[in-house]
Amino acid sequence: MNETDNIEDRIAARLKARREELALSLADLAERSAVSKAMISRIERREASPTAALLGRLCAGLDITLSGLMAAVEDKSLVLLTAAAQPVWRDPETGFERRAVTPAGTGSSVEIVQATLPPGARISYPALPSGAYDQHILGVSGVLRFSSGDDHFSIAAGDCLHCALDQPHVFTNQTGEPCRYLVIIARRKAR
DNA sequence: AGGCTCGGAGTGCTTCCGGT
DNA sequence: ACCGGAAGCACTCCGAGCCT
Repeated sequence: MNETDNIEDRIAARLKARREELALSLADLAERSAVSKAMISRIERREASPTAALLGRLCAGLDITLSGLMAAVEDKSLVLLTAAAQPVWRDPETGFERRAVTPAGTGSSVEIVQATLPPGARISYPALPSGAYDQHILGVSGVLRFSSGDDHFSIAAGDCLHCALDQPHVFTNQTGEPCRYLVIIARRKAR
């Protein structure tokens, strides 16, 4: 069985389930995410492979993080998630690789993702609902360029940046070497 | 109860655009 | 030139409401 196909099947199923959970029609989600309803329909039926940017917009429209989406498609029976079992998703457009490190189904509000950004690649994400999430970015290897609003940072191995997700943000690798980093996303508790 | 109309939801087809 | 992602338009399907 093809592992990539499998995860994409589950992403498609999870996107549809989340949309139905919110009682949104294709047109509703299209308006919220700025993705056409025809495209959303195709993604849900696995007729199209969404890019990271597109998935980010869909997640924003569904009020979830990309991490939340990925965690939801993991096998909930696993507590110890071995490296071999961790779902890996690759953006067909940029080659950006995303490994969901944290096991699903633990009830934890923290999600950890190991990301690898190829040389020259750029990934942008829209803002998420204000105050719902915050994020730490820990450099592992290479140098990551992170921009949020008017703020720009270079994150090298061992550097750790904290930021909220209530502004559009961009990850860029401006170097000639792959850049690896960890993203730790915490869901803030409702008051 | 059965038939008709209308509107919303989802899908198919076509076109455009950017990258290779 | 070719390919794949994305959007727009038009079509079909289906359920609700209305009329006879």
